[in-house]
Amino acid sequence: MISLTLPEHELDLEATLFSGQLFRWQRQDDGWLTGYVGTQRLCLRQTESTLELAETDEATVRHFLRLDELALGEQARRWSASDPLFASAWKRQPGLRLLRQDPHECFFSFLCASVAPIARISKMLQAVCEEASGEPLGPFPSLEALLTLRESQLRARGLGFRAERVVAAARKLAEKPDGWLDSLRGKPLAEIESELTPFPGIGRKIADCIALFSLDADAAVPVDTHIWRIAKTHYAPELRDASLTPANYERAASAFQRKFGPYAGWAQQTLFYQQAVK
DNA sequence: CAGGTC
DNA sequence: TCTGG
Repeated sequence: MISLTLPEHELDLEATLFSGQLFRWQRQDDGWLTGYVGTQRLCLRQTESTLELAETDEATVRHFLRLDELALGEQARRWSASDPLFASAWKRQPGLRLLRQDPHECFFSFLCASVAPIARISKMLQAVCEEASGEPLGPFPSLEALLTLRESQLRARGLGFRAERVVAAARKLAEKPDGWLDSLRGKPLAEIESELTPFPGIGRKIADCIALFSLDADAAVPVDTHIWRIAKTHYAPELRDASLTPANYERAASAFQRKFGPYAGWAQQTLFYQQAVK
């Protein structure tokens, strides 16, 4: 087993893994948290400022948790000084990081996430895994395995209108060259959005989720119903009586980006958590 | 009524 | 629009 010591408030593992960024991590009875990044299984546990790793190499964990890329505690201090709303959200829940997910799993996860609460998204993804690979809690199924799924099968497992989108998006993804999704990592956000939104079921909000949670687009602000309400109340009061049109989506996201800068997506996650998860 | 999309 | 928590 490996132990890492982290600066205070740099990571709250439990909150991070269950903040609605990803949906398939499991709490074990002995306090360990387990999940997959691609085909690799991770086994993590945090006690105060110590992060323990089992069955897992340190480099993989640092990459997944993005530990060497942003000193979150310092950044949060600056955001707190300039914004009371962030300050109170961070005080209630410090250490909420963004993760670097596998883009493939992230793509299908958020395709299933439209107008569904987190608990239901988890159930739907477990059903997708079971149908595609026979393992509800195993590594996320490959594209080849997902291509065997039928809409009727997924509807029977409770995906509702998302069933058709999952099947169609998998077919479209199969037309792209190998590694295409991974190749979007690090590209400009606008380019990622224009590559992803042509897929059935992926509008700008879901494209921004995939970009932020798996493709290193740290400035992305997925404007869902919660973030929209926060934007109207705190950062873009001129939108108070407006509805969430594409133009207003842009205005809301821009308001966050003006306030929080190139890591606006990280700030967004702490504010989202307070509003939607806790 | 829920982290939208077409 | 689907549907379950």
